[in-house]
Amino acid sequence: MSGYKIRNMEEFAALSGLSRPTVSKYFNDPGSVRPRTRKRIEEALERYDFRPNIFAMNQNRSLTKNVGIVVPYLADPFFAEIARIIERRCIDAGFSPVLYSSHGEQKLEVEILEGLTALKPAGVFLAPLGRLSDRGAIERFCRNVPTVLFDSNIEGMGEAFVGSDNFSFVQQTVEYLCRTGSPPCFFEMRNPANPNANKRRRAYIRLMEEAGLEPHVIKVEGEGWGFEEIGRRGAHELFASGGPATDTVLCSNDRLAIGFLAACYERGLRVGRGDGCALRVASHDDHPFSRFTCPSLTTAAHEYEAVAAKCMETLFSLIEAGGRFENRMETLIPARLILRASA
Amino acid sequence: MSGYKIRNMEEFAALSGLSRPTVSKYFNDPGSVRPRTRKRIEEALERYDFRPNIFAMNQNRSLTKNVGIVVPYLADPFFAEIARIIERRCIDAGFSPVLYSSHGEQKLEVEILEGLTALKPAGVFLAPLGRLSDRGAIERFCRNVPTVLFDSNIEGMGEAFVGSDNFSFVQQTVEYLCRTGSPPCFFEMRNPANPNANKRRRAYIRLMEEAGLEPHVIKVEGEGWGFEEIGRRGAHELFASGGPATDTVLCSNDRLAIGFLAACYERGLRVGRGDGCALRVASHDDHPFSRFTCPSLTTAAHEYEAVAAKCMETLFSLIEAGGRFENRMETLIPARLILRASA
DNA sequence: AGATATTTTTGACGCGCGTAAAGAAATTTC
DNA sequence: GAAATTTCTTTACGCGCGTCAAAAATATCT
Repeated sequence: MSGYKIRNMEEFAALSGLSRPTVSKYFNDPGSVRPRTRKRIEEALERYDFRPNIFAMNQNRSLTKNVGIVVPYLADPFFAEIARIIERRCIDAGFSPVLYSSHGEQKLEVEILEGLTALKPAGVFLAPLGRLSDRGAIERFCRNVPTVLFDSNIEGMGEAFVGSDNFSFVQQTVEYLCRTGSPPCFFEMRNPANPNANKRRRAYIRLMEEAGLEPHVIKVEGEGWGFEEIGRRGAHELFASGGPATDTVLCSNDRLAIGFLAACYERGLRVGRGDGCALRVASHDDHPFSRFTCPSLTTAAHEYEAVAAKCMETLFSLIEAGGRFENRMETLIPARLILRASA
Repeated sequence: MSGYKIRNMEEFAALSGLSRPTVSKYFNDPGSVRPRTRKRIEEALERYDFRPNIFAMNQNRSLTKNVGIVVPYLADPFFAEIARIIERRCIDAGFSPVLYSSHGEQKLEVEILEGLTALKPAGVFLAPLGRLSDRGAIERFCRNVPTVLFDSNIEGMGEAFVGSDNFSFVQQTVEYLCRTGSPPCFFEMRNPANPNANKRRRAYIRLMEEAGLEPHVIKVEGEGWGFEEIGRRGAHELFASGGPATDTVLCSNDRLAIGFLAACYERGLRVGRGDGCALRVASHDDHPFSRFTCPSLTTAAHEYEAVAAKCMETLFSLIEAGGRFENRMETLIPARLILRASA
């Protein structure tokens, strides 16, 4: 590679022995020029290492190759994981993904969406905060930018939603727990920000009632994103005031369960399904760390890859369709039960 | 806010009763126009909701307000956490942070740096892959973009490095462990990608020798970013072949320790410092989950906020200095020992 | 009030590229 | 080998804003 620095496409075109419009055409779609021309450009590219100016490119295009990925809280490994997979797939598909975290704050989510609009993205994957989201701001955003919601559904927002089928999650854990021992209580936060939590509680209650069993919902106090600590404290309070109604606890999500297990350990309560175990604990999400809890956590797993694949597929067809679907598309992906030691 | 959509700054300036250059001046520095003029612009801003076109703005500026944050693996909660704090501070300082994860791959790290160059960022925070990094590519990048390395130091690269003082980390854990029980073995990966691991091993050996004790380094096999699983498997192999030389194990980092603790639990080995405990385990990093392990993990903590603050401060002075320091600046921040139940 | 300093306006050019039209050149077709 | 087709070149304009110089307007000071 020559050390010479090229200033612009004009200069690069001259060095390739071609005209600028032809080179411009190549960069927009390498397949749109004659093979021999393409080869000449790519040879020059090897020699001179030129890249068209992104800002100038995007300025004159109504649509860019940018794709936004917005999650509510990136320090939550669940979102880090799903974002990682989606990001990877965007890159492989030739897009420029830009990753944002709302850090759990409404104001930041709104600002991110506003800033994202200015990037004229081809599309956006948005996992909204949920209860804390500014519905007006999200609606406004979705009108301007082709958006696929994921993880948390907000009725009517965006052209599509891809997420997990919460009913399937709870159905599998409840069915398994009832079949192999006493029916579970349900352990959750009192005011969950994430709408999935509500769906899971309702699924639990419905499934218990359908089985002729009495549902027990344990609600613990706590705000914010420190779920493990909320679960830990809640568990201690629960045990201090007599403990759960049965010896089986189903947590709304793995992060609460991680805290719950920590509290059990601190109290010397052995968790698991064998002899000498005081109680069973199961949960939902298959958090990346749930196989390293003590004991390892029985949980209903998200199909991370399947969710990511469906997200991509949905956004592509949305872009093809010009940014609008006739009917809002909802895809719910069922869970996969993972049996480990805790239940 | 009026529903009318403004096309460009020209139009917005006209609606504010001002000229475009004045408005342009305002957007570059709101304090550079007369207070009354500023008020007029901001009132118009309330009414019409105009934002200058990012692409056009950046095209004509030699330097943007973009700041890149590159971490080796965002699904690692340690990096998610440090990235979160840095990102937050960038936003508060009026910059536009863009977050990238190398996903543990050299090729991706190089591509990110190349793409980042095109964004003409005011500066970049780079936590390199370490051993897997393409040194040539990073060097080239650092020549073009004011870069502050963090977490992993690579000698001579970038204008500055901000990280944790590995010697201080190990010093504190070793001192504590030796003072309160038998001296520790050191548990680590055989081929760590991250240079901090090597510094920690050397610190351990040196500290043990200085104390007249024999160092024992246990090296476990494993590649990639699944540290917990590597630690878990390594621990099982260790116990299967006779166990550690002493009843105290110091892990190179918390993620290995999380796996180690999982293995101990699976083997029915009680960890902690009380009676009836088979061994003590300590570690380094204060991983966000280390307080929820069973037992909770005694560890040397990064001063996350201090590291982030120093990163910001360093980059600011680097930008002020025109992107070059006379001498490469290295800041090492000492650890804070956190005593929990595991040792 | 007049002189001086500061701020704003006017007008103009440039950034690097997208894109369109018309003609030239190369390629394919019969 | 000529006609039809495809591809490329030339020329030119536009995108939205940064930035500069000179002139005009406004504010500050004595």
